[in-house]
Amino acid sequence: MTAVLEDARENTRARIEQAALELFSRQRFENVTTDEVADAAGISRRTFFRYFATKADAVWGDFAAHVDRLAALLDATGDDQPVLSSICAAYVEVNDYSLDELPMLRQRMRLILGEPALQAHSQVRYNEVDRVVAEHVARRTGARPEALVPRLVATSTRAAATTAFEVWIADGRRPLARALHDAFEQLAEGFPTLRGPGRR
Amino acid sequence: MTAVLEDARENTRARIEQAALELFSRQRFENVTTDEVADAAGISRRTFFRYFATKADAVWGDFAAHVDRLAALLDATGDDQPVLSSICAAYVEVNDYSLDELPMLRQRMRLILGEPALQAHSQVRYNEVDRVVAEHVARRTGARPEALVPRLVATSTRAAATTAFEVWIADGRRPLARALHDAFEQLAEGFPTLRGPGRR
DNA sequence: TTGCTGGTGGCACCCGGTGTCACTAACGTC
DNA sequence: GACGTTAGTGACACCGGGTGCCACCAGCAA
Repeated sequence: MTAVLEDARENTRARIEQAALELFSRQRFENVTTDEVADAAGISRRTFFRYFATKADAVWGDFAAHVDRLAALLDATGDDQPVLSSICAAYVEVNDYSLDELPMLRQRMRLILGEPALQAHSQVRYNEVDRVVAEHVARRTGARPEALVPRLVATSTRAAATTAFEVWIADGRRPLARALHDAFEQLAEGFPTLRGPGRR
Repeated sequence: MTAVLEDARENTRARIEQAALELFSRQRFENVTTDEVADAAGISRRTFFRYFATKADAVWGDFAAHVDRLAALLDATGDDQPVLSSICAAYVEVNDYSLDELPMLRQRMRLILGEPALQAHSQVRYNEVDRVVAEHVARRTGARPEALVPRLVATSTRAAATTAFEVWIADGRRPLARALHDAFEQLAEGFPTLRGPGRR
């Protein structure tokens, strides 16, 4: 493909994403048709579905790249730190956006976590993340990736990450990295606060 | 409503569920239309959607009752046992099916955990469970249900439960209650197997 | 000019889901 | 036993997400 065309495609893709994010945020996901998004982006409905497989995908940006980065970070981690620390660090690093990108991330996550249709769609995406994490745990512990512990670590760390996101969205003052660390610490220590303030 | 009609409704509902479960298992969820399910159940498509709000709901049976039972079990739990033990016990109890009901449960869960469209739909259902569990944790710890720890406990215990279900589906020899206990123990102890076999 | 390539729009179609209306069977009332 | 009421049902039209197909049109090479 020509460089010119490639640029045009990237441009169009970005325009669609932007239009989708804005319309979905303003009028709720279900109340916006793909026709309206396409119109706002200056393309036809048919073309919308050439850039994004589903209406929901326009919200997720390039999530595959996200997962790839997570996998690379986990691969590069040393065997000296605890497994959960590696996973936490990878989650923090992969979500380390610059200050001017944060509003966009907030908007995205507010949609993904708040709109039921997008919440449903997210499960499919999370599976890719879980697979990557389970494989890392399997490598570190020598277990099979399909065994209980690798799967469990993958799903519960992901639960920790999404919960941290929810708290971050709702609160606003607490930095995302802080919420992630708090959640992972609870998980790694077996929920110390459940045992009451005094005891350990 | 008359007793006769009520019986007829229950009967029809059961017939739809059965037809749906069988068709979805045999030909995959996406390859079966609601028209086909309706035909197999001897009703019209329109009537199918009077019994179940979505195609996916036909797989879930009476899930609201399930959630209510879970809530009741959590309400009835004593303050003497650890919070995670209460939740584990409630999950075990609510999934304690008799031997002749097990094949149906297996079929249901195999669909829910295996079919992407149903996996997506499940997220919405799990939210109800998470709400109930988070409220219980909040009551036990004095925190707000929207705070990090109650939410995190809810999502990660649910992650433990679904992972246990996955292992149970895949393995077949390990009883479900056993898988649930194993998963919850890992969670409660902060994943002891991650720290290697020797150390604690 | 000719031919190829790849993005695009329009169209018809499938399927899940909903609103509406007319029909019918069961029930209570006089 | 005729009556209106009530609730389940089926048929139909419609909407919106998603897909297959084809015709069109740029950009490019020979």
